[in-house]
Amino acid sequence: MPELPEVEIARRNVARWMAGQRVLRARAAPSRIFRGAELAAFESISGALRSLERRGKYLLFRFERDQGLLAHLGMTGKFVRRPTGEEVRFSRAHFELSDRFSVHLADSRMFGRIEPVRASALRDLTVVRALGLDPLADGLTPERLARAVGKTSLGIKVALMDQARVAGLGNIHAAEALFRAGIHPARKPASLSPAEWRTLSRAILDALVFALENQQGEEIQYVEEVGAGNVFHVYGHGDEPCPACSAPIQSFAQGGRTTYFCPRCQPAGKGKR
DNA sequence: TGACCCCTGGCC
DNA sequence: GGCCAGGGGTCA
Repeated sequence: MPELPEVEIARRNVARWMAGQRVLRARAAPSRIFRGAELAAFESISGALRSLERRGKYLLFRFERDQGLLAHLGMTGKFVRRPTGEEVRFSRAHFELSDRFSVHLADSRMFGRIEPVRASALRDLTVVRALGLDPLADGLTPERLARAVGKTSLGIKVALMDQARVAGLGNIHAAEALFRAGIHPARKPASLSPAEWRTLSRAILDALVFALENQQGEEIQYVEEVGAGNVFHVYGHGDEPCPACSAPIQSFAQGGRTTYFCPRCQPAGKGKR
């Protein structure tokens, strides 16, 4: 589900929902979302949210008294706000706020993650330190992008999805950015010209901003939930005409995931794979 | 690098 | 009933 833009929207929504409120109670049911962490540590959280930071696809909650939380939405996680007491499907954990609303983390597949951590230690967590360049939080330039992706024999799309290289891109937006840049997903990073790095850098930002602008609203909507409302150019559009040239969009398996691309707009290039 | 796993829901 | 799913992690 969520990639950088969706997590960023979640961050903005949750920050707005919790602004000026106090957490009266934190409650959770045991689930693998906690990855073995003590439920009591989560349920002891109270007071005001001081800051909510996004790094890649992770959210870093910092509360009063050095209380903190590392959260990841996995594939199907989302934060929702409901009147306190209202039943929320797939809710795994929630905060009851002083305005009588509650903020829930709902996640059907439970690939998400919540881990209570001292606020001051959040940035030192191994998983956070391991994150690569965040295109929005760190700023993206062609030089930084090329350096972050580095020398690898991985295809460019697989490399872009490696969170240790570039943090926040997933299957959808990596494919969308490469389409915008006219670069075949299986190209080797070493084969990209300086002009292509410039185009790709711009395309990543454009794809992320486009997604951000299409995710305004109280709750995130994932592409499988909107059906015909899929606003992406190639993702999920196999066999449909390319919006730029009308050639049929193709797909293939790459790094264990389905990659969509336009064979005409994104030629493999001779000797470049 | 690939295969498989973790889970559940929704669509064909 | 089978297949697919935008996450990450582990294993050989």
